[in-house]
Amino acid sequence: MPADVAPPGLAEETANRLRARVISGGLQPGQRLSEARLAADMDVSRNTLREVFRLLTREGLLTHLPNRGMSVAVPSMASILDIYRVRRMIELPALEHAWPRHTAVRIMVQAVEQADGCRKADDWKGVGSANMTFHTAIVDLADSPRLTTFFAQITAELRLAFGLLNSPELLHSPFIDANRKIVDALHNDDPKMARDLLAAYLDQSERVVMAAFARIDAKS
Amino acid sequence: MPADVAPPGLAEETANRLRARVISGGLQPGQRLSEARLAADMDVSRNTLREVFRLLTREGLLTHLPNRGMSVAVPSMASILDIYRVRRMIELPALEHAWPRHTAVRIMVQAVEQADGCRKADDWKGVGSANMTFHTAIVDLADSPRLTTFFAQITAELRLAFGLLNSPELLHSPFIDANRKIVDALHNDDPKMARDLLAAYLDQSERVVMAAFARIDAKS
DNA sequence: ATGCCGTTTATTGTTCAACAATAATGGGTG
DNA sequence: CACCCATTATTGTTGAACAATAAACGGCAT
Repeated sequence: MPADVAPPGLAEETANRLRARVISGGLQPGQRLSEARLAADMDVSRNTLREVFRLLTREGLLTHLPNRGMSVAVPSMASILDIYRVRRMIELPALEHAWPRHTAVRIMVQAVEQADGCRKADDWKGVGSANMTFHTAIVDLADSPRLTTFFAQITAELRLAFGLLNSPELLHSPFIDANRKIVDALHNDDPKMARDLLAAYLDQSERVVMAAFARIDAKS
Repeated sequence: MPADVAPPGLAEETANRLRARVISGGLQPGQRLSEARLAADMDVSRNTLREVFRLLTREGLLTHLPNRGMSVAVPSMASILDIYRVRRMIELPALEHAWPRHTAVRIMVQAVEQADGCRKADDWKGVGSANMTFHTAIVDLADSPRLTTFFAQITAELRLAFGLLNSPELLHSPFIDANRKIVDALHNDDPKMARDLLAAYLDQSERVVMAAFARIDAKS
């Protein structure tokens, strides 16, 4: 009965599949994407794949050089810096002015627990994933559809950058407790404290990512 | 010599043309867009038009009902509310933390002058346009490419909504002087004052737009 | 006349094949 | 070894074709 969800259409579905392949590292940054080959690979026509390309280009996951085809975007230090600036601008006010009994708070709690479980199982990829849903939930606190979709893009780009970094443990491990403290502050009706905790988290996370990135950049 | 700008490609160019037609009111909100007819109208193939559709759908200017085609998006009160919330979140910090000698400040000055000229010529459409470039310049103060492109979308959606409102004079006239005061505050090295002026502007503008919108909504 | 059901028609969704335009490739030549 | 030109591969764009779905139409019973 709740099947009033329209079938997504082939292009959307293919976009999801390709997006997953990109942010999971199945396709490496900078790699060129041949239309003919990729179309065959994903079992769609070249035209449909082209529509998908437009979508993912808008999301910042692919770059388009005219007459030279599409490539997976290569994150730069500037892009990481920009992404963290945007995160601060969006996440901090969303958390500070949050309604403490918002639905998204429950999702934040679940995300913390899931991250904890993944850490116990040494599943660092899962930890990173849970961390992302945690921050997505923070943005959902603002109840702004435009911010939500915008942040989804930012998240995808960030995961693409994370794909370059090969130390997920160092990347995500220290932040599970930080997230838990943020949730606790929300439950204690202290959004100002939650905001400060999140600000500290973002500073530290940005530093770690930038450091790891600098190491990579030096090698190439 | 500065011709290292790549030719935009037919799809991008067509997207610009169609976007212009939508936000200028040449196509009314809610109107269905037949692929065959519009493709002939814009002298592109149906496949190319489809790529354009994907672009503009992501921008929030078109809506897609599966198997029922594309239509021009119809702005709702909720969307207007959301847009102004996002504008506050983006524009206020950008202005408050602006570097007073940023390049974009010059553009703001030019926009104010142009708006003034258009008002003298009773060109209210031009006034609205200049107002938009003024606020786009405010966002450019933040030097964040992601915020800039995001705000461009917001701007397009807002212009679409303005298209429904038939009183551009009432809509834009009182705000030219407000913009000038904001620039003056920036030149006086008082970004805090500029921020407060902008906040007041946004409050008033939102109220006017919502009121006009409520009148329209009641009629239908 | 009116409400319902099957058929017809138009539109969308998707693919394929073709061709021009552009960029990469490779080989010969000075 | 550098340069120029022909060859080749890839992208950019179009047109036609067909299945699938939704809209429009018309007959039929009440």
